[in-house]
Amino acid sequence: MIVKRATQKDVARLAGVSQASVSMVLSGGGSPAIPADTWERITDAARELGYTPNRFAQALKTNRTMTIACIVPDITNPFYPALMRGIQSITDGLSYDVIAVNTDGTAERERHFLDWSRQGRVDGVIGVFFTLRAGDFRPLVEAGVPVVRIESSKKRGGDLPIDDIFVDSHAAAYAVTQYLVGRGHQRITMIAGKGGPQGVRIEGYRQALLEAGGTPHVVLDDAFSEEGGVRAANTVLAGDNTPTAIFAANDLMAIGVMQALRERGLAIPDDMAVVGFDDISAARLVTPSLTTVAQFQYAMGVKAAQILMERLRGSKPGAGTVLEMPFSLVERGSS
Amino acid sequence: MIVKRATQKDVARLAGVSQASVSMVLSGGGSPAIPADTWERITDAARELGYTPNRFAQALKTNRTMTIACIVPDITNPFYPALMRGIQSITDGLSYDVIAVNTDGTAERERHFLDWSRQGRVDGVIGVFFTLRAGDFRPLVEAGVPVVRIESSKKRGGDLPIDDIFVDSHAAAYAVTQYLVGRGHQRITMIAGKGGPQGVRIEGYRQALLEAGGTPHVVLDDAFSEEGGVRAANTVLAGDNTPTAIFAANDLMAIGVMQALRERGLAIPDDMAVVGFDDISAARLVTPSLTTVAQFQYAMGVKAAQILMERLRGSKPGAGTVLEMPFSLVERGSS
DNA sequence: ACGTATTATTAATACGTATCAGCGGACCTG
DNA sequence: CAGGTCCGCTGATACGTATTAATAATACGT
Repeated sequence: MIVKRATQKDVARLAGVSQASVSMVLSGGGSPAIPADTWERITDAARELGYTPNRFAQALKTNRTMTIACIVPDITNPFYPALMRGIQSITDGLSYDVIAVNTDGTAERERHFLDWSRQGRVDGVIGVFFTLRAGDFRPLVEAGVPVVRIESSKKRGGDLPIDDIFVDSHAAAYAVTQYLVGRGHQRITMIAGKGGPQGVRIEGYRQALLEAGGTPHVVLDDAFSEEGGVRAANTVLAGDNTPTAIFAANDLMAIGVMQALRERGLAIPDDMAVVGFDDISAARLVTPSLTTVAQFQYAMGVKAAQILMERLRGSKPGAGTVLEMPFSLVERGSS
Repeated sequence: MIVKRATQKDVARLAGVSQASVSMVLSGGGSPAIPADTWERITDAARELGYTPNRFAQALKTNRTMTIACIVPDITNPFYPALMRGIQSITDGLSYDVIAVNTDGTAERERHFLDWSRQGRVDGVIGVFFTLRAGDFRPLVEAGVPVVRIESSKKRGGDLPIDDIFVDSHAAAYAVTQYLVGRGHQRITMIAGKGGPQGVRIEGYRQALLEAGGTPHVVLDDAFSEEGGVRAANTVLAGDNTPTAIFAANDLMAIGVMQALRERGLAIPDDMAVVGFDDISAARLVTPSLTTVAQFQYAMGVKAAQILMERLRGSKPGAGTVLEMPFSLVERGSS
């Protein structure tokens, strides 16, 4: 019942040539120029048998898997699917496959997939890592697997050929804070979750507020989710000297804040301005719509894939590069 | 600089045995029971060299790739990442990799990835297909690649061993319509995009409304996106005899509808009730929160992966099965 | 002590491809 | 026409693994 697939040997037999010739023609090396007629005979035979190359035999022989890994914390977070599509828009045309993998942002799973990537299953890695540092990638890079990281702040490009693409979260948070100050807010509280890019964002906020003569005040919650936002907002409101604006380190928390405010009957933005970070699709959909910082995930995916492909092609030698991507403050109804 | 990975031959040399013995021990076939001491000698050597099997050599030899494909219309649609995580929760533990692929719901790309799956790159397929019919999968199944489909209505299980998991969209749409009727709505318009499960949902709506003595009215838009929802809503509002409730075939369109209503100054749900379908995360976050139909994507992913694994293990022979999954009407502020 | 059954191990092979060295012949060149 | 060059193609080999058939070593029973 199960039909065996045609191999180069089958094609060779049908075309009356050797397997080696078939390989030459169908895998394009073509060093010894093959004359048109035999070339045609072979492609005809291949078509007739429905031949498709066995990727695993190819991989075994060439050490190229034609597969890359996309390692992200959580594909359920709307930031990452857009990144993936950007990556795939490049890889699709080059017949690379993309394996998707979730780390949940934990050190353990990040390490696990780091090792996993080293098992020779993928030719390259594009990833977002919360806990790993550049040095951790050394074994992987030394095994010949190029890595492109998506970062939230500028890392110093080390000697390793690891390419970074980053959005300057510090500058973005700085800009948000300045924007709020510019709209007359003096007391601005920041709320954030733990891990990931949150720390850098807090720093940007802190610096801007200090420069403006304000007093930074940060409330942390374990989870950078909607529920975390609700909890943090309640903490803020329970204190004395409540702020006039809340800057959340991501949109989910910001939306949680908005819910908490609404429950207490506070008007947004009149009683309290709210700003988020990420511009997830829900940010535009909530009421009032949420002022936030957009990053261009799709474009980042495209860029990351392009750089990785250059590395794989070998056309980009040398140490790692650092590419900054823009952010954009999206002003909406909540501020 | 690039370090070559250790092979079984290297391990064999270090342990003072043959490569065949190494294979026996490390790949567990173990038919000829290996005595404890040599077993240990081999595993020690493997550990010392950091040996990991070459998946491609294994795949070439065994015809098992330890990879499955997850083929969905658009990973950017929040429905699918949750499905994927469900799948991965099963595959992770069994060391299967998941390749993610987007078809955009077009016939061309669905066919493309159907062929692609037949190239021997994956052991199995879990997918959501808008245009392919059961018969289209015959070549794939005959090539020995099991398929689990996520469907939106009960398909007759054919002779092919294709397993279906479905949520009864017809019944769900029927339930939504009945619910709206029960809340006193007489004039209910449905809006929908084209393709996918939309047709079945329209049918459920139509049947329920007819039974309740109403007159079905459906507005279609090309895109089942937010923008499509805005356009469709404007069409609805431009007509005479405007409804008191709008039932959108998915949440994105429903949210578009809400935006259009808000722009015209109509109150939700007082002037117009809105109900969606899918329960994407934004449904809870919009204002008012959106009444919708939840499907249990994660659970569906888990189930799909479990069934596929049974097929791969060979422990589930015979014709395809059909598994119904529940839906749940989530009543929120918009109705 | 001798033939046999059992155990421990291995040599050999195949999976499907890419690639290199090589070979016969046609084609020049002088 | 001899010697050389190039073209068109092929045989052989290796990639790293799984597996089968075979062998060497040991145990067993009488």
